Amino acid sequence: MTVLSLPPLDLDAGGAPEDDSPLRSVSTAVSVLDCFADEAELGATRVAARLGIAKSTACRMLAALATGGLLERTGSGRYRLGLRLFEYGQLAVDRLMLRDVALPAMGELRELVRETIQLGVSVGTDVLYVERAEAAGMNVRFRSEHRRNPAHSSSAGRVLAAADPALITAILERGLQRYTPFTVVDPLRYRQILAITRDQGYATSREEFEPGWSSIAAPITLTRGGRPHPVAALSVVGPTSRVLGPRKPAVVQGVRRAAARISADLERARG
Amino acid sequence: MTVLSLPPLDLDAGGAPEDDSPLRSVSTAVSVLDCFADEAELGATRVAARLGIAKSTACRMLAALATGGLLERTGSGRYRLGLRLFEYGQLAVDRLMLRDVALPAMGELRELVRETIQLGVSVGTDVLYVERAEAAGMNVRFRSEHRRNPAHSSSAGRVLAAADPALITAILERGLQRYTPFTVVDPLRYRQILAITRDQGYATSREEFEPGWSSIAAPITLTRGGRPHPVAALSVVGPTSRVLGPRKPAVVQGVRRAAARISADLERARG
DNA sequence: AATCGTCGTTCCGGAAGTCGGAACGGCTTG
DNA sequence: CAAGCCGTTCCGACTTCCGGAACGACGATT
Repeated sequence: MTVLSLPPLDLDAGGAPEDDSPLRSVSTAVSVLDCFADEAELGATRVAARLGIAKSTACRMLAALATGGLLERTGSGRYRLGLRLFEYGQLAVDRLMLRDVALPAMGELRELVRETIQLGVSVGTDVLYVERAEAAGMNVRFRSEHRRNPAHSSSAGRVLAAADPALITAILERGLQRYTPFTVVDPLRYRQILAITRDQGYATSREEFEPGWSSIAAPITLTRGGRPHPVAALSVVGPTSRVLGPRKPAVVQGVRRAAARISADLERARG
Repeated sequence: MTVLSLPPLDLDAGGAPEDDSPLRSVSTAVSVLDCFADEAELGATRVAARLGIAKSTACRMLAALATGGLLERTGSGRYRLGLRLFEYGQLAVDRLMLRDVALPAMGELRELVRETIQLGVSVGTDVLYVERAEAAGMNVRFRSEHRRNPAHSSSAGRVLAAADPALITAILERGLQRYTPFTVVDPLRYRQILAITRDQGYATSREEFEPGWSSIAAPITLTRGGRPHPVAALSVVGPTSRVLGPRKPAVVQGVRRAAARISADLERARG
């Protein structure tokens, strides 16, 4: 239920459209798209107000994006995200050749531990979950607000960051925001946790993002340049007592084996 | 395996960038994105060649789209679709409030008929499948090349077009392309089939898109302005003998009931 | 039922962004 | 070692785009 400020915007107290590259109109067009991350339907006036641009400009942007299929018109002159974005998004994930390979192992792991299994990749300083196998009984599709996590507070983010110094510095530069009383916000302690993660080959998160919920993650690696490099994270998430209690060793073993199997399959698929 | 020319491009023998709206740079940026529908990785040179623009322009476009997160850089200076598109795409589908509502009924229908169940929506003159419940045993995620169908050759496209005169004319204007010897390509026959669809409340397609595979679809409707209006299609697809053979009445009944249940749930969810 | 307010759209001139060609540096290839 | 290819950058001329104001339409309010 917590709403995060996820897009990496360097907003300066008002929402002015930032320009850090040429192609100003393209940049603003992307900013227009970003507006639809928060609200489902928007008109020219609200977009113009949010971006601090002229209403006519916003109108043109919306029309251009709509003719391109990235937006769609909703009867009453407003706009919403277009289904072409769904196609592009599916293509983007398909081409990772990750989801298809991971799905069988995720299903088996779910049967083994009877908890929800997540497949996450690194996007900026966040973890984006591209697939999820819900624990039996929770038949709801995972919601938009739970599709992305800040990397520092999740076990998946830790296995992804552990082997990526650049990502660690980016995470620390962004700051370790506190979400629960258990969130690790001390940089030294965070680095220490990452070192432990490197050593033991898996990571945990004890109610650091959402009270009552904990997770264990293992890295999915791909050998690049002789060394295994993590490209994704497989995580088991559930109530703390169920994943970090007596069953923890079994869960750890299950995640690590599943991640190792996916890594091997991925290596073969991309061979 | 058949590759279709699906994007609604009015290409004029060469691939020149079409401009039908202001915001030329935004239009070309969208065209740049379109290039990635075919190829997974592209560089500035190939994009420039495909769109008939200067290499420098293509480079700027790629850079701008990458800073916006719509594209990502792949080590070697090339680009690929960015995962932000996945987020936007998921949002676009989530906001239809369709997938979550339909998923339980789709699972039950799959258990009932033991075939693959598809949930499709209308996009231009195509049907885009936003969810699929694979028949047991076929545990593969549905592939990109099967995520979109021309509307005239699929049962889902027929239940969507049956109540939409504008869509019918659009489909006919585009032309009824033949994919198999069974594809209906005669406009009069096509209109007749749509009339039958309207009457009986479901549609069939007998190997009209892929040899050996047939489907039965029923409309998911939403009451707008007093009249039920189809917003999606639920279809069962499988080998012809299994869906159009002796089991056809059972399949028809199953699809119609499931679609009706989804329609009711949808009505309640959007109320 | 009429009026006011709001919203999306269009038009126009000034001005800024953008396009295309050529040159540069890095990389792979022969 | 050299040559070709590719992505990137620079620059001038030009085309396009931005912003303000007006228009038409829809909806709500009184």
